Amino acid sequence: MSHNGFNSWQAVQEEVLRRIQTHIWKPGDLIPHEADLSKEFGCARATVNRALRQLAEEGLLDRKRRAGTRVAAQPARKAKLEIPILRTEIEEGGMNYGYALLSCKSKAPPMSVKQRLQSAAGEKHLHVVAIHYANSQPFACEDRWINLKAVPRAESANFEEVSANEWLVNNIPFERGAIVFSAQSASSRIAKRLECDEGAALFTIDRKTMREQSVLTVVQISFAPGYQMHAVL
Amino acid sequence: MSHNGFNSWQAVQEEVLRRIQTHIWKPGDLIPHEADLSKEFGCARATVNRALRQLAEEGLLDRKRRAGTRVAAQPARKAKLEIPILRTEIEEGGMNYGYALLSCKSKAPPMSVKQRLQSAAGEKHLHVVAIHYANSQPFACEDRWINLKAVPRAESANFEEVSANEWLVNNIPFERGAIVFSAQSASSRIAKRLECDEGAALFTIDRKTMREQSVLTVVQISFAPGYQMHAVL
DNA sequence: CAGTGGTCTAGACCACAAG
DNA sequence: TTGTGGTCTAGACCACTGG
Repeated sequence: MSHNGFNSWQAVQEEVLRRIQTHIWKPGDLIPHEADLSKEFGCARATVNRALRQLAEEGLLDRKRRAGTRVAAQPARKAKLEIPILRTEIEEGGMNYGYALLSCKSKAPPMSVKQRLQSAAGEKHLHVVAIHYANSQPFACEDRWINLKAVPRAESANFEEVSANEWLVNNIPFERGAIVFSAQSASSRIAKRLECDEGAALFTIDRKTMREQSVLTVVQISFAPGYQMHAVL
Repeated sequence: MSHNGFNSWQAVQEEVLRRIQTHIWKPGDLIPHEADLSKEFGCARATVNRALRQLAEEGLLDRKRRAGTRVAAQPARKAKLEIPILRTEIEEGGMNYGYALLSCKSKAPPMSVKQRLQSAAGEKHLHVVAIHYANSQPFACEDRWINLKAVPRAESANFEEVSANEWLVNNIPFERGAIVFSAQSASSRIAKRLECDEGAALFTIDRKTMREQSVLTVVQISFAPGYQMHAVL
C-alpha cells in the first residue's frame, strides 16, 4: 500500500479530490486520519496536512480537532476576485486610460455616509469625485470620502494628477475592508457624469477601508453600462 | 537577535506585515532571504516560508526562485467571495424560502448559449427556468441550460421539488468554473417573473461550470432589485 | 553555474473539543 | 481524558532562473 507515488502534496490532493468526486468519500463522510493517509500514501503527515488544509480552505473539507476531517456536505463555492486599480484594469484591457477630477473639497459628509464613516458630529472629511476614462469614454465614476483624521497626508495630496484610488493604494498600507456589489439605476447626476441614459443599470462597488477601529475611506464606484466583473472558482 | 518570540508563522507574518506597512520595506524592495529571516526571528525556515507564502498568495509579496522576494509594487486587492446556494442564502437571512419551477424542457439551445455550451449542432440540452422566493417575494430568477451528455442523470431529476441550483451542487462533484457579474436592465419577461418594473437595474450572475473539457451547465441568475453581494478583503 | 524559493521528512509537542 | 488536527524543527534535496 505504500510507495504509491503520492509523494507530493499536489498528488495527494488530486487523489483526495478524486475520491470525493467519485463518491468513494461522500458528502458528510468522515475520512481517514492524517496519520493513516500518510501511511497509505507513503509520505509524511505534513504532506497530507498541506493537501487537506488547502482543500479545507477551499471549502471542500471540514476539519476539526479531535472530530476529524469530513467531506463538506454543501461545499460553499468560493470565488477569488482580484480588485485592480482602475488604471491597471483599463490598461490591461489594451485601452488608453484617462482621468478627470471633478471635485475635491473638505466638508462635512451627509448623514448617510457619516454613518458609514463612523464620524462624529462636525468632523470634516475630504470628498473626492472623479471620472476614469477608457479610450476617452467614461468607464467609471468614483465618489469617495476620506477620513482626514485617519489619513492626514491626504489633505496635501494632489488628486489632479493621481486618482485617489491609486494614491490610497500606494500610500495607505492595507488593512481590512468590506465590499458590497450591487446594481443601481443611474441617477441623473451620475448619468451625466458617465454620459449614459438616466436609469441605466450600473454595476456598482461600495467599499469601506479600515485600519484598527477607524474608517479610512468609503468609496462608491459606478461603472458605465455594460461593465462586467470576472471571477474564477 | 535570536529568540525574539517570532516562533509562530502568524507572528512572523505580522512582523513582516508591520515592516511593509511602516515602509521599512517599501514597495518593490527586495527583502532578506528566508534563511536570513529565520535566523533573525529565531525560527525554522519552514516557519518563515509559511508566513511569506501566504502573503504572496494574498498578493502582498512577489516571490521568484533565484530572484528572491519583493514587496509587491501594486498589491492587487484580492477579495474572497462565497457563492452560497440560493436557499441557504435566503434562510440564513432569516427569511422563508420558496421555489417555483416555471419550465423544464429538453431542446436545442439558441445560438448565444450554444456557443457558451460549446455544443455541437442539433444537440439537445435541458432548459430549466425557476424562481426563488424569500418570504413569498421573488428573490431571484434562475435560467439554466444543462448539458445532458455531460450530466445524463439530470434528465431523470425532478426539478419541481429541488432546484437545479441545489441538485447540481449535491450531485456534481467539484468542478471548475467561471463567473461573470454585471448589472442588467430587466427585460419585460424577467420583470414579469421578478414582479418588478421593466428596466429596473438587476444584479446578475452568469456562471459556466465545467469538468475537464466539457461544459456541464451555464446559468444566468437575475436578482430582484436591491440585491447586494458582500465580500471581505 | 549557483542562489533562491519550494517541498519533503521524521519526529515532536501543543491546542482543542468530543466523550 | 484522549484522539485529532495544527504547527514547529532541523535537515535535506529539488526546481527554477538569473547572471
